[in-house]
Amino acid sequence: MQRPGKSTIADVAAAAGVSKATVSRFLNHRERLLSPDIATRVETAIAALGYSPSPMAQALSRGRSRLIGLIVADITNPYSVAVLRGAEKACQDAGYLVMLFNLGNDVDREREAIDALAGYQVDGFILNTLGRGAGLVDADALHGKPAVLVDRRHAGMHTDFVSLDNRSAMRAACGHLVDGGYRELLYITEPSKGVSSRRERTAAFGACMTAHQPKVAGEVFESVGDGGAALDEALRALRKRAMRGQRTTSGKGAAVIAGNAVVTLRVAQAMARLDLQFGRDIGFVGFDDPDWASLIGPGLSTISQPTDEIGRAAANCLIERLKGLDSAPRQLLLPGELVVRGSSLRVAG
Amino acid sequence: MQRPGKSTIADVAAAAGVSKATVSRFLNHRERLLSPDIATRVETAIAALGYSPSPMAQALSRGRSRLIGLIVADITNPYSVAVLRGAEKACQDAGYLVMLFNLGNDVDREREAIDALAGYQVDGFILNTLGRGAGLVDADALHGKPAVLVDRRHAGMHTDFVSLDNRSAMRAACGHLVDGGYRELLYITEPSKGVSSRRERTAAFGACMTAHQPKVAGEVFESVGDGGAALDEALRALRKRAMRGQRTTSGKGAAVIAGNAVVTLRVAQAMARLDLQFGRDIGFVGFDDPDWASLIGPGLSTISQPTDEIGRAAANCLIERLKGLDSAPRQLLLPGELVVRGSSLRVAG
DNA sequence: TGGTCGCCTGAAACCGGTTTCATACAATCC
DNA sequence: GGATTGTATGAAACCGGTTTCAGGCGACCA
Repeated sequence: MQRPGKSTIADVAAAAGVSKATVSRFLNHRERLLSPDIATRVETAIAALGYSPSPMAQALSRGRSRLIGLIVADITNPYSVAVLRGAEKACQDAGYLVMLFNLGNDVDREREAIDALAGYQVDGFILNTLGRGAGLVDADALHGKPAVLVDRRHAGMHTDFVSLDNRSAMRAACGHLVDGGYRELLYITEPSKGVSSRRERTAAFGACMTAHQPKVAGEVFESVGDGGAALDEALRALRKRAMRGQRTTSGKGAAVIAGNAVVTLRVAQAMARLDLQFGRDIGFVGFDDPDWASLIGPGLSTISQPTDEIGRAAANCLIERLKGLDSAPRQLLLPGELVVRGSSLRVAG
Repeated sequence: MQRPGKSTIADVAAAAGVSKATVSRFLNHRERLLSPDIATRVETAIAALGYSPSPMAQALSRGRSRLIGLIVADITNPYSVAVLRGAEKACQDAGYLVMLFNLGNDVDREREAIDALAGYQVDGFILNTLGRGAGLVDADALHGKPAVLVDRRHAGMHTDFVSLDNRSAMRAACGHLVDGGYRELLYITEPSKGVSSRRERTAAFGACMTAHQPKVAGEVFESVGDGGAALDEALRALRKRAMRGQRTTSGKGAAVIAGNAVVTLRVAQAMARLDLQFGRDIGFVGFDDPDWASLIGPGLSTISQPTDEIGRAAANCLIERLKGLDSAPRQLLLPGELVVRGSSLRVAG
């Protein structure tokens, strides 16, 4: 038994005393079109040589590769990894292999990434990218191959799109906090410039605040990477607003909603710096449910995203397209789950 | 200007009025062997058509692909991701693309992964796998391609190997705790069966304990996924041992060393269940430095691994081999860094 | 000025498959 | 029994490149 990949279709053909075409037919159309005698001979030869066809050569001649290109804005983002994992699983189940390209948050490499993957004849793309900057991808940069967008839409690309249902999730978060008696809410997000999911969450937050007016007041803070000084200030201001005219520790009840896990981390650091405690001093709900959320203070309440399903759904969308589905672009908005922990249970008030 | 990948070398040849061979020569040997006149014509044609060669076709005819296969035991492990990131960066710098295969902790898929990647003509492998189970990889499963092992050695594979210097790191952890007055140490690890890095750390812990005898007592606990009951019991027993014949809260000073970030998480959960506090009740140092380490209790002391450099070093090792380096297998042990936080600063004693 | 030598270029084979086209042979029809 | 249909197979072209091989042409030498 040789190592796989060593022997070629020509070897098999020679061993079986047939032509390459016959071997190819045996592999592709399996039983049809072959006399039993020949089929057995080919089968035997294949087994004897431990032959398996070269995906590269197949890709070259067929024009498709059973390869799916997955482009990720930042592989260090646990969200991306979780989605990647789901997508990969679905791809493998369907017999596809995933080629990963990580942009490392470098906006300008988006086009480069697509070209590189297209060069390897990937059959389609799963994109979780920034969607802005010099490398902005327009529909026809994709070399005519189908694509699915995850979490972030691109202006001017009408392809399938899979993401968390941001509106409902934000409503759940706000509703939970308001029900808990919190009246001064602060939504903290990374700069939403150009990132659709951030814009949507911010907009949804605004809508919720409008709905709860005038009982509840809301504010938005775009966190910046300045070491946290601005964030500290924002939190202090939040408390001050909440205390106005109140006597209890938490006043009208101040609470923060964090736009993703990175923000959650920054907020937790700021809280530690300011010597404030979650739940007691400031209520908290964060998007994303990292595994350490239960360990911070009294436990952080979160909106858990169905990342695995998002990835799986994205992959399946794409695979359906590869099978020829030609409907209008679809949108899959998957529901998040509110995980209640100590940080949003109001102690005083 | 066409979309890249659309036009072929034949198109360029026709446009420039030369043969395919000439175009190929222009691309590969660049300036040499070509008359200036022809070179300009080819260059112009390439620019005009927006031509770029198909990596697939190149891989097929050359036998090498500028593709590196990266196999990871479990992509949800942040350590793997961090290494992956470093490796990917180095590969991209050297003009290689990374094809990722995630085993999802399924031991038996290791062989499958290698065959799949080999089918796409990857030039070499970076392996961070389990190294056991049915898919156990022996040297010649690699189809003669070079490989680098990361973090985990495989018995019977003598290839380059890159990892944390586990012995020194463990010495640093133990030394730090002993200096801090801790006398009862418990090393908690995931089952070390078959995973070399875990075995090495356990062995190093044993050696440290021997070195500090009889002043310090050490114990090893292999954490199991039973929901934490056994772990809770182990921590209780640790405290009891430390209290024996002492009056202070922490007795002789009990401390835990966690073998990796997963264990750190489990220990933190157990501490919360038992209502114990890091630093005050039990000292703590953990391998791996997740970004939430500073947020748990008084901050968790850790051994930070140079994951980025490990990945980069692994990739560079491999790339050197691809360039023809043919020395004996090398070992790169990179130093960890002890990050001291509140969990290992003894309050009482 | 004729014979080497060397440089540049094109034709063709090759990488490992798929697919079209043509053919040989058996079976069916008139 | 000869023409027609159908089926099973092989030869060859093709996918998009690289590389070998051979030849054309100018320069150098005698």
